[in-house]
Amino acid sequence: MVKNRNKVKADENSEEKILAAAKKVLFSKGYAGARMQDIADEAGINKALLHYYFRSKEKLFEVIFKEAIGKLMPQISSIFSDPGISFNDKIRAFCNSYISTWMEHPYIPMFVLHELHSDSGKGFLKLVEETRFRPVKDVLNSIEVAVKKKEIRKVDPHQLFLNMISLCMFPFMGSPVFRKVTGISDRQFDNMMKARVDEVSEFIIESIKYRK
Amino acid sequence: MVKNRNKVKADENSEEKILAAAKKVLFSKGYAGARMQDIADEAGINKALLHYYFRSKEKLFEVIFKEAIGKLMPQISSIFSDPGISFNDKIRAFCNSYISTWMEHPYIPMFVLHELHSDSGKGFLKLVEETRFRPVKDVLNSIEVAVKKKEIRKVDPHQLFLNMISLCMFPFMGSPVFRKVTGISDRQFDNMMKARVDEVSEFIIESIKYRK
DNA sequence: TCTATTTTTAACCATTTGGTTAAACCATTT
DNA sequence: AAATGGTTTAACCAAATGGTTAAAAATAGA
Repeated sequence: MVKNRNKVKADENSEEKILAAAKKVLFSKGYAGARMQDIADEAGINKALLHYYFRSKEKLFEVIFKEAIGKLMPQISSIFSDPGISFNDKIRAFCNSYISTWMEHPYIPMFVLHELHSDSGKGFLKLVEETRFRPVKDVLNSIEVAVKKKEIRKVDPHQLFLNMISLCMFPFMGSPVFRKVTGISDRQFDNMMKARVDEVSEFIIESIKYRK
Repeated sequence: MVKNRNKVKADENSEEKILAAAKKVLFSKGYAGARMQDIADEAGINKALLHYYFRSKEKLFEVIFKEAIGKLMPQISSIFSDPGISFNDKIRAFCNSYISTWMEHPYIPMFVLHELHSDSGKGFLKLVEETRFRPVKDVLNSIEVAVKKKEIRKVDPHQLFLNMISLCMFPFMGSPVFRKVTGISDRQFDNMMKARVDEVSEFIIESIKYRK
């Protein structure tokens, strides 16, 4: 009678169930804090099955980590290298794409950045290299061009790039503290993030406007 | 002959040695990733001595975590509630104080925020409550006043506050990735952070200027 | 110097944790 | 229905880990 009592969709196969469960546990606890047993429980299967599908904790982690890293850079390289789009619109596209991604996957920023931060010798940082990061060069280049064409005021491309990422990404890493110190509810925070797409775009655009 | 071969100052007493070692290990690995043996090794003492001075891992963690939390809010509440200081100067004071703090303790943002993020049931979030967070109210209030007095353009206080924190704090959490994707050296990054104090201040001030 | 107290250590202990194994289960083919 | 091959499980195992204990070493007090 009670058939679908597991925490994951019943029609998923075991591998999918494991991946979904592993994401949930790893995203919230991190590699060191995650327990294989917790993942098995979450997936509603036996622990040995984890090792049947993914040899080890590290291997399982790697699969999920690689996918998460893939979301680090927004899929908008084409936009930034397109000379037909105004710089302001590029900023808007960036913020929109980036913040939307984190609204869908709010745990990924903390997960990825924490693992890379505490990566002592484990060499996960090299996985970052493997990921294509041409987009970064495109963005930096695009900023430089915009400055030269006096489309925006003079700024250090690296600093502006860091500002863009900070404004879009940080809120999802600091949300527990921010919610606590401001006392806002989950709903309010969610609304803030929705508003933030435009808010941040305009905040940046307003700041880098070229004024004669 | 070889007397001072430990990684910590020799003239420190054991308790201080342990605290210094625990900070180093905990800050870089996080609670779940830290090993009591690693802390003991780092301090150059026996593992049992850890438990002699601090009953348990959790207790030791709590001491260090509380101190770290204390640095979360800059010690500038007086500045923000002082009506004699221009809003722009308040921004400058905030960025200066905040970024300087993280340059001295670059591991704290990731450490504190990660623990609070993955705080499921452990109740470390309640330690945030115990810390005085009146400063937050002062900042939010100060923003509201500045908007009303048309000292700055109309902004959502919460969003601006979040922008300020994001711009100052994020770089120290994302530094490994940022360094990797941009290819800049440790020295360059350090210089960037030094420049960032003014860079971020002006970035914000420029964005929220009241323009008739 | 002898005693009492505090500090430090080596050796253990119990539990947790990632991982393995051999058997059971199940679906498909013959 | 029997054989086959992939899937799942219960029971184990060895190493790691947080924590304890009893004794040794150092320190202070008389």
